[in-house]
Amino acid sequence: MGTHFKGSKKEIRALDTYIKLIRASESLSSRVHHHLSEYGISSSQFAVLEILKHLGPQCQRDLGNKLLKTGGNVVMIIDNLEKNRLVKRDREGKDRRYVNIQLTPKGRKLIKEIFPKHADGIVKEMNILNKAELEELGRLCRKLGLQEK
Amino acid sequence: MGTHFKGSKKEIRALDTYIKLIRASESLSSRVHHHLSEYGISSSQFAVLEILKHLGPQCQRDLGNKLLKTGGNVVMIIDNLEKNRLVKRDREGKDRRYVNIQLTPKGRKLIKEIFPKHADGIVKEMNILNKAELEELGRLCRKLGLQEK
DNA sequence: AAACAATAGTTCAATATTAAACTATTCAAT
DNA sequence: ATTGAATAGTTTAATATTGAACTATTGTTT
Repeated sequence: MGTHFKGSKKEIRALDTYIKLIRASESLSSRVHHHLSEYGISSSQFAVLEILKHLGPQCQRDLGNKLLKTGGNVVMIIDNLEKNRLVKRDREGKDRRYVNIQLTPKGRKLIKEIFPKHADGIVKEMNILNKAELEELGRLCRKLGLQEK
Repeated sequence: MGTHFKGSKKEIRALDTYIKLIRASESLSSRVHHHLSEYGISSSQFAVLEILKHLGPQCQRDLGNKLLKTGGNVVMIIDNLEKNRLVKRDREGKDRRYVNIQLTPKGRKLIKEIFPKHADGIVKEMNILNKAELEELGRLCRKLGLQEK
């Protein structure tokens, strides 16, 4: 691998580690999400179902923040989930700007079925690393991810 | 944060670390690529220019392998780069199935201008971690990324 | 040489993704 | 109360992304 970048050792180390991080994340994520196609949902749709299952109904802004996705994107994802009757939009709060998104029974059933297999897949992938390694990886990732521009 | 998953400590640790890895990678990548919009190119287009600069002309299959992207996607990226005259397609080898992609002078000039700033951005982000941490992160990522399904 | 398999690239349909312009609603300030 | 700012969501245009069907070219088998 390597970066083919002509710079100081410090620069090369930073670039090299960056590439390893991005590629590990991408290939891991693609392996972990591969099984979703059997269920006819995308990984973004799965992510929404997972949030709704574990954190309860949410407005689209909150979903977007948790997914790190833009508002327009969330609209599209919810549109497609709604087409399949996996979630339901509801604009009935005091503040009528908010749209509350909640699982339908069909959506709840689906995520309940998929999630354990999904979690198993992640656990199998991650347990290539031992306890100390996982904890250290988590710490380093948090340090990198928390920076604000 | 946390996974809100009801499982054993080992499972929770695996899922928690997985999420931290994915999110660190996504937010890092989005910060690092943000400046590209000034130059009117996308991060995928940038990735192609970078490969061509550092590794020389490539066929689309090789580009796809390096980018971890599908063939159809590479076609689209090259189409858009070609529209802006940043790369050139060339089908003149012995084996006429292959299309050779190479930088135009305009493309070479652009990537030469952008790359140092891009590298600086990555170095600044990554150097929140010290030398030992970077090396350990690289090692852990390689271990995770190398698994084949 | 003809038939078939494999490979590189293209096209297509569906979904994702962003940024920017836009609508509707609520909040804040005078 | 009216005006203006802020907020939530929608729409649109452009690019990305995948998987599957497809074309063109090359390699293999008999």
